[in-house]
Amino acid sequence: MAEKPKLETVAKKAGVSIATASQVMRGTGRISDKTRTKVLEIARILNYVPDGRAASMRSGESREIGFTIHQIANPFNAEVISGVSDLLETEGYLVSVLDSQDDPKRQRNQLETFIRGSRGGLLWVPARNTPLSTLELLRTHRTPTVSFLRRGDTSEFDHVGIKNFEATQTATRHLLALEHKKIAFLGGIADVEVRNQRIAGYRSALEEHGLNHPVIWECPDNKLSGMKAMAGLKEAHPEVTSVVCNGDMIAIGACLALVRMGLKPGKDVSVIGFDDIQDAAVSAPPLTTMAVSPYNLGQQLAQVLLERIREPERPVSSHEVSAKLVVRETTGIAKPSRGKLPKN
Amino acid sequence: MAEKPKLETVAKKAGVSIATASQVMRGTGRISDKTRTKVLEIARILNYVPDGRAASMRSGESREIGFTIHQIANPFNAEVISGVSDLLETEGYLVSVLDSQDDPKRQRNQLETFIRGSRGGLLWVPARNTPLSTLELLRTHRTPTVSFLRRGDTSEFDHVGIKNFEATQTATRHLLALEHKKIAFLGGIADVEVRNQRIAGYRSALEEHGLNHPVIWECPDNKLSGMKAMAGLKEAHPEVTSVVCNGDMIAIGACLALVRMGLKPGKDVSVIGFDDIQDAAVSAPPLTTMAVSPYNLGQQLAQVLLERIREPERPVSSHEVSAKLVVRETTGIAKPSRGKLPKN
DNA sequence: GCAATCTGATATAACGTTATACCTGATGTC
DNA sequence: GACATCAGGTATAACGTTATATCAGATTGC
Repeated sequence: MAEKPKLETVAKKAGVSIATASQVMRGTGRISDKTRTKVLEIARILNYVPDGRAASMRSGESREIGFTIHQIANPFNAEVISGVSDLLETEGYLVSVLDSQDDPKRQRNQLETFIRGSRGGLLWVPARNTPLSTLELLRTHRTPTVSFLRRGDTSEFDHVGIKNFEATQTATRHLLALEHKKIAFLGGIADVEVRNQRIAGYRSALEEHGLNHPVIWECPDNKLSGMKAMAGLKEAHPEVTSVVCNGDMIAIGACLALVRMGLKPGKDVSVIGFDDIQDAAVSAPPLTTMAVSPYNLGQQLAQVLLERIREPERPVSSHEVSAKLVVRETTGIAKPSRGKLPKN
Repeated sequence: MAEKPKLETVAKKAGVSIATASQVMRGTGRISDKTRTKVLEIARILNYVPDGRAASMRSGESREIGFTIHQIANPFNAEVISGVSDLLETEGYLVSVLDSQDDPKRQRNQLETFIRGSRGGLLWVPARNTPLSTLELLRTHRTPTVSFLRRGDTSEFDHVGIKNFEATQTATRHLLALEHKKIAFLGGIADVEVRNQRIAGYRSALEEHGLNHPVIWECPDNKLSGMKAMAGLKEAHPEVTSVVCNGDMIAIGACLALVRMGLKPGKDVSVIGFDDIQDAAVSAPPLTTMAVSPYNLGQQLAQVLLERIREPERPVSSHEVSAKLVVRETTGIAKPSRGKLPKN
């Protein structure tokens, strides 16, 4: 029935000026208790909600945060999003999440929308092959921005990420300690910096043991792709006895594929994941993985953004968290090298 | 370096009035090719992005859509979100997704933020126990709104949902046809209308066969909970030979639990899921389920919202899609009723 | 008793767009 | 050549807030 109420409606009904009503709503200025309660009462009855566009335009502030990420439908990212949202919501902010599907065009579009709406802060996982013009865009509009996981070819933003090199080095060393000689790296797509760092860590551990023939296999980050990739990898490289994966989804998929081939993960072939998503522990068999605690990572990301918002001129900061090896049941001592060939 | 550019900056640099620059940006009015290209060129160089707050305030339009959902980190919902976003993005809209975690307070907060920002449209899965005041809020602000999955105790909004009663009826009949007599319903939390409808369908099929002792077991919608719940259910009701689940995640968890108990899904105990998420087909064993194609459902949801936006006065519509039984390997003929008891 | 102070409230100019109405000079019509 | 038409462009008032300055009375100080 009623038209959408504005401050003027409230003020008129309460018999005060718009200015007074505004002060009451924001809790500023000197207002008598009597008028205050009166105005609040009216506002409540009318379901008054201030127009954030007008407020933000005038005050230059916004409590909406934008977050573009490459894939929402991914348990690791989903947990990160929870961490980010929970922390920022308790601070009175609200996070809207967009899925760029790792497409730089789409991401550009989303960032422009955020800028158009003048969000109070931006979080992003730079899409693969993000062009310089997108960085330029962000630079021009100087919204507090923190990059996550990937730096996107620049160091001008605050950053929260993972010590990728160290992590895959640790993972690979774990397999080497179990006497594996033929270790493959499975997962990720070319040109993503995270993957390159991880491959470098993997290579470096191999080289420590004089192994100079890395086997590297691409694969998108989901279970089904992991299954297919593992099947392909095992066919092309039957000698491989263990696999360092670029993510738990891939690792879980890989284990499923091994089972289908009649091979036992952790006995015939060792598999190590990355992330430690919730499913990792309840997978069959439970997955050995490099744990990074996505929820906490999200909280840290949110924290860095808050600090940037509160102190815009502080020097750029960068935080890289370590992954921790969690040994479960998919890694085990290597079989003698004349191990079985895959059979269908 | 440069300040955030506004239309005035662009206009000044191009030597035209603000009005002209605005027309060019929006492609309206009569503008010569010469000035048009000139203005566009300047805008590009300056990285000009119009301020959506100002634009939307003046024009009364917004191409941002808000979507509150009870759980982002859920494959079914994630696929729905993809469907929604893909369709709306091709129509020039942008969808920001918020996770209410099924908490009505949180959802209220999120809806208020959407209203504050005057989104062009709203999608929501009413949180469990959503109070009337929230409906009132939505009503007052008359943003085009479509409810999804749950109606939230009202029929004043357009709605897209699932034929829940029919689906679980079909699922239960499938198990009955396989000669199961002890069929349990597993999953969901009390007070959610979707679950009640599904339980009703399940009951109705049982009653067709004169079975009047339903076994109903609560459980949140994730794999780990599904595991635990299945274990508890089997302990409390060892006679149960088959389970209709309230979601695939639960069903997959239930299968894992069965395997751990030494029981074979589809042979010792039949399990039927709901949703047909991508994992259902690659689970071990592949899951029999009631398929609803979340991606398409999302697209349909988006479509209904678009129609409402374009024609605000059209009568309220309601769409309920059917779920389709997909038989894979977790359902099979019932074992003779003196089947094994669970053993640890 | 008059200035100084304080309390509670208000008028008003922004914020950056867009829609409307209007203007100017050139071209066309008969 | 007088008038209508049109192309191309501009001035200006909104949109709903908030920040700043200001105001009218009441109270205080001495």
